[in-house]
Amino acid sequence: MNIGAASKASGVSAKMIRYYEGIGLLAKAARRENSYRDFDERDVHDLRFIKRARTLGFSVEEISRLLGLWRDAGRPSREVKQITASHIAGLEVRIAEMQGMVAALKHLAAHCHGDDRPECPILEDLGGLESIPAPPQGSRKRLGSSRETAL
Amino acid sequence: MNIGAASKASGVSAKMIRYYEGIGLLAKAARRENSYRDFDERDVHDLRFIKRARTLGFSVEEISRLLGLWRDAGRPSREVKQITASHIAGLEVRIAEMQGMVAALKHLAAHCHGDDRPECPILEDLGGLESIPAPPQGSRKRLGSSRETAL
DNA sequence: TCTTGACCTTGCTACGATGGGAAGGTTTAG
DNA sequence: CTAAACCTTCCCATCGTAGCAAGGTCAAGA
Repeated sequence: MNIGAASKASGVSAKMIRYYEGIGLLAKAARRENSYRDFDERDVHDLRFIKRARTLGFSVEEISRLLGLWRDAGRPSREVKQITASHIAGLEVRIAEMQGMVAALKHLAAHCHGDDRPECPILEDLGGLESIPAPPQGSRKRLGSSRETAL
Repeated sequence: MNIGAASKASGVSAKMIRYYEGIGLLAKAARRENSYRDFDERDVHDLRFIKRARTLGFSVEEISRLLGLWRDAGRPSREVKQITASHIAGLEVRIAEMQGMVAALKHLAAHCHGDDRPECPILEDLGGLESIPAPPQGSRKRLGSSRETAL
């Protein structure tokens, strides 16, 4: 089985197959006299395993451990579950961070006209809020363009 | 103002200040006879702008456009809002992807004992489900360890 | 004054996972 | 016999961040 066939069979690009072999995630493939790599069903299985795990967001490092556990018929499921749990936790942290970003951005965008006018709370936020809360003379707290014209 | 002082004032590491200057996001800082960089308030402002925008997940490329708009007093807020909107959309896509991962992982983990026993639906999923739905002899559909012992 | 430590400078390296491309060998089909 | 479609290795780029090394500079204390 050529690398191209293995790629098609697993959904992993030939490029990545070589990469995974290079970093030791995948066993070194057999070679023919061509020096072409020769994959068997076992290799394809591992590639599919990797593919699926990547789809679920596991890092290569985590996949390496999971593959090791997979190959160990007697392993305790504890370790697998633990790896999965910390992976879930990491994902949830990142999700929360991004949700925080989205909330902040939506809040800012909700007050931005998005038309020809130059006032924009988004830029005011990015530009630093420290001078906004103390408007020198005007009465409006936000939406002022005094700082923009100052540049 | 030294790079160290500018770093403290903005929260951006000296390393990243040099990087931002190098890629043209930040204007080239003035130099003293030392060849030390010399930052003024305007530089610090830009650094804080960058810092805040990075915190909100904007890419350097987006920040470059936002900074340009910020400096243009008469810009229409439309463009800022549009950049923000597509950034939000990108974040939401990634959030949805990760939420999908979390859901799938939680589902798998919920059925994994996580103890000394080797059965583990997580590994079964990663190992490829195609052979599971057709169990050769047993009556249970999942949790079988026949495939593990086959390796 | 000399030394020491805290700065600053540039330049190179690495990360993680992926893709692109060059330059060259092989196989297969026409 | 030739052209296309493979394969091989090796190098480079991404993106944002951090580390280290080798060297220049400055400030403070003995």
